[in-house]
Amino acid sequence: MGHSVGEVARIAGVTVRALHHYDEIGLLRPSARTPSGYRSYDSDDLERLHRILAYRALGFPLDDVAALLGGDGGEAGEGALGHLERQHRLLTDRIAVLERMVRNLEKTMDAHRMGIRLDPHEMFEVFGDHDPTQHAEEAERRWGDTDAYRESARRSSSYTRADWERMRQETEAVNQALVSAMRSGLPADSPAAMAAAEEHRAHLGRWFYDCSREMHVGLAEMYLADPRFTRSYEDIAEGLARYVHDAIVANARATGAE
Amino acid sequence: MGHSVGEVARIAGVTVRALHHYDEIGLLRPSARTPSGYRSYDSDDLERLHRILAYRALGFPLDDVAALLGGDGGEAGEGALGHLERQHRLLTDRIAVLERMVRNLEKTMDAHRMGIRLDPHEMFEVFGDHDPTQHAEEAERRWGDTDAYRESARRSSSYTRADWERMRQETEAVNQALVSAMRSGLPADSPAAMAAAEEHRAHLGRWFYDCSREMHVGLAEMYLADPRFTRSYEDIAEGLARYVHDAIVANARATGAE
DNA sequence: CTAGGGGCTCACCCTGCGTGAGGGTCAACC
DNA sequence: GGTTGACCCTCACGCAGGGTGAGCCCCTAG
Repeated sequence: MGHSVGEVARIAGVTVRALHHYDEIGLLRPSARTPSGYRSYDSDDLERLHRILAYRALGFPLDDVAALLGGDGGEAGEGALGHLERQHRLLTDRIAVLERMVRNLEKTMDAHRMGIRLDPHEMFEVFGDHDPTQHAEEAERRWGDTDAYRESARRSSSYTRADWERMRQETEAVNQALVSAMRSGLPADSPAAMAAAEEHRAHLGRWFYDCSREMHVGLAEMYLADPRFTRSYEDIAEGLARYVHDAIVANARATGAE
Repeated sequence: MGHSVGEVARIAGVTVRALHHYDEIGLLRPSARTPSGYRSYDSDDLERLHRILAYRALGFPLDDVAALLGGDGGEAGEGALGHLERQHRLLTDRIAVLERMVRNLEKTMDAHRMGIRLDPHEMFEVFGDHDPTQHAEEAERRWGDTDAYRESARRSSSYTRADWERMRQETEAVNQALVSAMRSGLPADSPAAMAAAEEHRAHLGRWFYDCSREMHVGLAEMYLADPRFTRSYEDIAEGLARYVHDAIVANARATGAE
């Protein structure tokens, strides 16, 4: 009923060493050992391995794969279809990214054939900076396929470097307004702070996705809960993450109340 | 006229550390240093970096990128269009692979919804085993876009595991014929050896691409020249690579002569 | 003349395995 | 019952491609 490492390796097209490794890090522990210590994989293990390889092929680090699959193969997972659908989304997203790269390449080739030299900054538009992808997959992991995420991805995918630059500057301005409100000692529910929060919401609307007050509050909570968001605010000024959160909440409450 | 590391990093969307690394390994040495030792990148350097990132994004190891770009940015390269076209091919190939994965996933999902459980072996058909891609990119690097390569890629892309298995067995049979001819002490231009060589050619024709005698000889030379091919034959039996080569050549000569 | 925002060179850390070394296990054949 | 060969086991080091300091120089602005 159980397969040995070598068999599994042959079936799945991975090396024995990889299977040892997955066992070591707890990603895939064979459900049994023979009396002599040989690993013995049953068909549930094979299914889990299949998923592992699928996510791995999509470029996920093994830690994340472990998180996605849930602890030790038992129950914590989310059903086969869930995984299949997620993988499907990730794949089609990735195809879309590559297709954008192809189009960009074709544009570049045309330009080149016309003898037009590209300005060095333009060159880096899409190619190379594949961080967007990575970020997209991060986002996917956290936010699943919400409408907001999809809209944001769709919109931002067509931004050029110049757009990003303008966006960045606008972001900075928005943040500055919040910082100066905080530095001036104004409470988070002061009109100035709330105005800045509202400006923040509008900014999101302009660049990424239409952000209702409710969603805005959700986002604010994430600013406190997710260390990466928290850090990016705390790096600007200490206490800013909390302040932004409070200002957003106050603003949502005020506009909701009247 | 020159950009500093930090500037280049910002423009290209990579970290300063990565640029240091590329300098260290000789992949991208800035064309100059300031008197105080600062790296200074000119626009040729930026262009090279752009290509590096393009290939890196396609998953090439940095060593290979270096080989593709030729020594130290000078002259050895192959012109901008060449790179653009190669990247274009690689991208579209990769898209094709991903699309196959998507189709496979959809099939799996359908099967699952119908309540059909997949046999564990079937599961691993495409997903996970992304070696084919890797091999394809290897092949691409060596053989460029010959017709034979494209045909082979096109055909083999539709093979299932069962096909691969049958193919493998056939390969083994062909090899066995060659080995036993060699072991029996028959010279490489004996009828038996030549027949085995001809069988080898037919085998390629059945599974991969139509292989003329001329191409067959070219392939034979590669069996001696490329250590990976050589090894795979030498692993079967010592001297086999040479023997196969000679048999193929003899066979080509004989059929060509009469 | 001093603070800060770079830049420089070590140098160690991390992931995802590859690749032995040194040694048990198991089925088969003698 | 002994040997052989294919597998299996557990260390344990190595490698790519950087991340992340540490400790120190440089350079411009106030």
